[in-house]
Amino acid sequence: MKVATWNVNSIKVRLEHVLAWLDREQPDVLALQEIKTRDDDFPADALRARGYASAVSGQAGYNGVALVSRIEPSDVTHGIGGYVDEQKRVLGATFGTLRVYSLYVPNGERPESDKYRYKLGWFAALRNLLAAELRRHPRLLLAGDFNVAPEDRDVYDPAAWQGHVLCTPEERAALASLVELGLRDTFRLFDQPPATYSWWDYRAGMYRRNRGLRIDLMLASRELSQICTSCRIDREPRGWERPSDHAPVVAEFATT
DNA sequence: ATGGCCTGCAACGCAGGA
Repeated sequence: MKVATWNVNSIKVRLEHVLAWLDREQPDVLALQEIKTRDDDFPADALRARGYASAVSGQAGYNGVALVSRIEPSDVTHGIGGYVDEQKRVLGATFGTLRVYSLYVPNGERPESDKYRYKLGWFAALRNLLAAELRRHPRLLLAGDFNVAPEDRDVYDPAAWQGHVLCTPEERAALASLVELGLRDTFRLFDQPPATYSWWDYRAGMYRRNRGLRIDLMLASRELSQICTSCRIDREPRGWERPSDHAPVVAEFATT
């Protein structure tokens, strides 16, 4: 089973990239973030023509997550249980024995901002949801844009980023609180090349100079991590014409 | 270089991203 996650920064603009990438990689499930469209405008028909079903939690203009899959999703859930949030950032679905979430963690803007407080509160609510989900689903996968670089080695210039949003100790602790539930960062289950990132700013030739951050993650429950056979970041689509600023992350699991 | 870009929405600049 091959599962991927990709923050596409508008599905409307990136549809051709997504279709080309699906044709080439043939994942069983692809979690999308920042689709930036309402449910009705999501290109479900174009994906269906490629053999993919869609579950969508959309919003006009901002945010929005989806799960596209070769098999039909079941038990689709929107949002974080009792946590009231107008922003569409969480979508869960079950594929056989696998429970998958597409997550778009808030950016946080600046550590002094209301958006930063929202980010930390959102993480706390997510943790509560996941504690319950892990009891129900031994094979749980969180696929998404976490908007946190877990460690300094996930940042091209840790000194420059110290204390900035995506790298603050509080954000890293919030991410660690998820990991402490019994989740593993699948990327780090394997030897990886140094300076591997998943996001590069559009400005200043950051991609060309490989000045990026690794903020797109796939976190797997203990049982699922034990059957994870690979995890990699496909940086190539970031070099395509008019790209998303994020690259897809792909993981494979020894299960059907 | 302290800089640099992109998207949607609604209009011709803004909010938001990371």
